[in-house]
Amino acid sequence: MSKDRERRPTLDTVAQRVGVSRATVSNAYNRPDQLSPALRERIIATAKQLGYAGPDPVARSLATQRTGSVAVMLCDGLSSAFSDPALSITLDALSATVDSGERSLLLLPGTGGNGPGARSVIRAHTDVAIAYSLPDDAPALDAVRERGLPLVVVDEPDVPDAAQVRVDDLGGALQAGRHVTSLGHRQLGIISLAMSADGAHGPVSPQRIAAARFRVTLDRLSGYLKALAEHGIVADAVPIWEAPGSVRELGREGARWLLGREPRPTALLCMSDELALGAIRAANELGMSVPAEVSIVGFDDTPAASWGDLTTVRQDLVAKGRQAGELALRMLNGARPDKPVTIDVDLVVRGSTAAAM
Amino acid sequence: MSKDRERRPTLDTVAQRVGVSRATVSNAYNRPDQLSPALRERIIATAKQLGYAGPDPVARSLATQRTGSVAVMLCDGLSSAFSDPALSITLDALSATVDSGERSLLLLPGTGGNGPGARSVIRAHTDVAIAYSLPDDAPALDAVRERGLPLVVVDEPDVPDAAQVRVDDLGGALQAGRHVTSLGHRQLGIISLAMSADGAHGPVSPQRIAAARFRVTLDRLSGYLKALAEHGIVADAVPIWEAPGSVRELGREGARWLLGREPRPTALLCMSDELALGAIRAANELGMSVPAEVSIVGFDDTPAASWGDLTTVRQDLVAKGRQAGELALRMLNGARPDKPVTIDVDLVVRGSTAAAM
DNA sequence: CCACGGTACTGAAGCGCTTCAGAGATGGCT
DNA sequence: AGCCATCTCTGAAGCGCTTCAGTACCGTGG
Repeated sequence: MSKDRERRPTLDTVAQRVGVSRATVSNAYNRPDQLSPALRERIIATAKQLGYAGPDPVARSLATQRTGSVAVMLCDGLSSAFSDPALSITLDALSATVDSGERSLLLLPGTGGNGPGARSVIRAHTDVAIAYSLPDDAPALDAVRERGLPLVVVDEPDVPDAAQVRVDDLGGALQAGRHVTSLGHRQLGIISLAMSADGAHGPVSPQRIAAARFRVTLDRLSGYLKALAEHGIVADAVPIWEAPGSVRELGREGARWLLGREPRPTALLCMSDELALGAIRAANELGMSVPAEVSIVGFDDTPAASWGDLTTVRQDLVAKGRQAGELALRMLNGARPDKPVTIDVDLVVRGSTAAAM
Repeated sequence: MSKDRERRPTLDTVAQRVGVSRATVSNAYNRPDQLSPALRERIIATAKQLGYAGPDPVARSLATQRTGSVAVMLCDGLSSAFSDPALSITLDALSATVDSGERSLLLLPGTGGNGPGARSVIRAHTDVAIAYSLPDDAPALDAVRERGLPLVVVDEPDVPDAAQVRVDDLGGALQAGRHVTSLGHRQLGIISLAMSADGAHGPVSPQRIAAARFRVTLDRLSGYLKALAEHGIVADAVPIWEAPGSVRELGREGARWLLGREPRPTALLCMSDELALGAIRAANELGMSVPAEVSIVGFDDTPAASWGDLTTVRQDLVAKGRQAGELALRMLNGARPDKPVTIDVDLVVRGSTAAAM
């Protein structure tokens, strides 16, 4: 009696009570077409009366061999993750896509820029994993492979056997670079995202670039430099500041350094909108007006960019999230990974850039 | 043969290969003290060689009756959720607290301000649910009860049998209100968060307040009005604009309306920092300088507030998330819900408020 | 030499569900 | 009347794991 009190009802409880087999009760929930509506109704009613909330999700998953959830592995903790609006938007689109089925998002935040630990991945109840911009030696990636989970990679790194969504970072950066050169700027500065996951910040040396582990950063950098090269500006002449995260404060810091140099740059290329907005603040604090004295370009086109009237490279974040979601669903149904999907970018010119004086 | 190829190895596979019982292999993973180190090593080695990644999480959960994850139910989709930095920070602290065990976060985003659907909750692999600021008739709450899951409520609503974390919203708003009245302001305007989950925005009528379903909103409102009442300002004389989300654009819209009224308010009390930052923008666009011509106060003290030099009410978001996490862990271990935990608030005076002219 | 307490390992009973081959019953069609 | 198709429902075999009572063995102290 006390045992019955403690224990939650199961399929069997309901089956016995109604006087049918357990299979029939299961069908009542999962295959309504397999039994008469009357019986089904009786079963549901009895279940309700017994306080049975439906088949236990875990047991059901064990039997069906699918959990109905999608794990998203992030590089960093949630806070730094979501302070980047680009991620919020992407993740939202991803969740909307994936949720429309019957699935939920399992969030596996990372630590120290290296992604989630292998342990969390090994233990995760999930059918498929999505890696969002992880460093290429993230332990989570090994764990995914070990478990034999289908994998979708967003942005980076390159993983064989994984579906990929990426953005035309090089093309976008190229457009940004050409935009400022076409405005006549010849003294440039670059505020870069992280080269490696070590949290370092400061001026970037060629060695550091050579050792870089984030494709996105490198592609954007190449794009910028390529545009500049078209006007004979050599890479060595372009000061680069590395910011270990897409956060305003870090952009501000970088801009302070760049704008304090001689010759002073007349345009700053920033690898994210948040960095760019920080840079604008720094410029203003130095008494420089944007865009009259210094032009600033961002990357991503987050809502804050339009709010801040920032010229930037728009990437379709919603499409990115949606694609990642769709790929995940497809992988989950056993599809083989196809060619990487590439999201287009285009330049959005706003009020933070103007012709060089 | 082809069957062996397809099928992933299980505990049995490893057990047979090593020539021990399944129980022993299980012990090798879960209770290393139950077998000799030598054997354990041999088992692990064989497992590795076989490509066995460790006990299947779902099966293990079925046997142990715990999933190792914590479901967080949000009011809205991820994008609007995370555009509110306050939530990001809270969630980060929550995840850090909860993750330190071996658990992960299952995110159940809502739709249309009503929280996640009952279906997602019923199907979620989770041991405990955390409701983050849901309307009191959210279907998810019923689902949680039906399943008999332990519940932690953050902010609202009041649910019997649930552990609660709340913020001293009334006290915080009171401080904000007293701050502006003590500066001599007598013409006030309020930009409110949602009263109901219907997405309505615009001036707020007394009837709408009477029908409101969000405690947080009401408490903050009461706090403001109480402070004003101390100086004889009656509620009817205070225009209120309702913004259905904590988003700058909505704050801007509200401020445009409030600042266009006669008599024009000399101070605006905003229920979130994002709203307040939008209000500052609106004031500037109307050619009014902040704080010289209009004082503006926020709520939350997000990083953007300090970036924007905004006077605001600080709530300890990290503590909030941590508390929620700890309560969840405690509930999970069978603890009975205790008295609600209340997070303190205090006023942070910055540059967006000044004495009335 | 025996009882005793460890240590190292095993057998079997679950955990709660899905699913598939089939058993009856029913009705339509020829 | 006979046959087949259809509709309902059931029995039983899993899904992969944990756990607990218990067996076998070994060294120890009396």
